[in-house]
Amino acid sequence: MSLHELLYTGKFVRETAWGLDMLNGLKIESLSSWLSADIAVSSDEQYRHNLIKENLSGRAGALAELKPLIQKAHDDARFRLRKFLRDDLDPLKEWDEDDDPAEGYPEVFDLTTLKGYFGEFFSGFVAENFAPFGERNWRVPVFLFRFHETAFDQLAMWHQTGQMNTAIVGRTGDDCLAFVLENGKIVKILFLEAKCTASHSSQMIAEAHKKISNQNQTPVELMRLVDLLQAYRPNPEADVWITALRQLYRAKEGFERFDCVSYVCGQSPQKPRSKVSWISRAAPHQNYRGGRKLEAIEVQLSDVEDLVRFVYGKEA
DNA sequence: GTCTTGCATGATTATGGGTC
DNA sequence: GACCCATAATCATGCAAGAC
Repeated sequence: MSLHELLYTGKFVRETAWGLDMLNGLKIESLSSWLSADIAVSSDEQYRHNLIKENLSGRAGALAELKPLIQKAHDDARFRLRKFLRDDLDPLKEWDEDDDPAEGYPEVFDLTTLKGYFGEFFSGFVAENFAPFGERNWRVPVFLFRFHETAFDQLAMWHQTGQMNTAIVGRTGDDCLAFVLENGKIVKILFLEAKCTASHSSQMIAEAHKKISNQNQTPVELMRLVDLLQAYRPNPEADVWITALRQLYRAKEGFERFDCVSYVCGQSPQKPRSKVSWISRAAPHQNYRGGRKLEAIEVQLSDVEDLVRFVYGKEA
């Protein structure tokens, strides 16, 4: 297989007429048979809580749809891993598949790392599927996995030694960003702080609300987003996003920031019986100081670790 | 008395600043 | 340059307090 084929064709990275395929939406048909949402809105309508629970009978069908979407979300990172070996001057040069620098990405990582990845993906997934703040047009143009430099270093080490360290943590910046695009212009920005735990952690919830309270009105990741989208060129959709994000970088008004905490957990509250969620249904968490519209999306699943292993194709 | 919850702390890796 | 310390990040674990 030629290097060009490996970079741009079906086996690992999907090809379009223009190059690297964009996400093109995160909706799945079997969603309603798997997850159900229950929304509570505060009296001043500044705070919403969305409690999402799963119907186990619909899980298998939904995960079958979800798995390729998650893999696609990581395609850009794979593309980046392989790109450094690309030689534009010699596109016909043969590539030895045994030397694939993206081999093992990301399934060889520690389960803790994969839970972090899953949490980030799932925050974008719920943004597009569960209409935070009643807005149905949120779009996640790309995920930011390619900037997890530490993970790439560990992967390179694994290729050489066959040994993978335990959890890789600590990617800085925003977990996930969604936007509403109208007439080529970004009018709404959704900052998503994602947490994912196999059980439950009140500390995670507290830290998420503290972090989402930052006062910046536009994402600190704007330059990275544009840089990332360049990889999809030539692609008309990527061009639209790049133009819109550059306008947003210069803009002082004409857009609104919304805050969202996405909490995926493997436990439901047991006591007292009146308690149905870990995060308050009525009012923002005490750590939230953003002063903006806030939505907490709490996703209560079963066997979170098994789910993460399945969607990442990780052996138990 | 048992189970559950929430807080504090630890594990792990990387980065940056200060001091010698 | 080497070393130390603080900070950042995610998630697990241990334990005291509370609920039933």
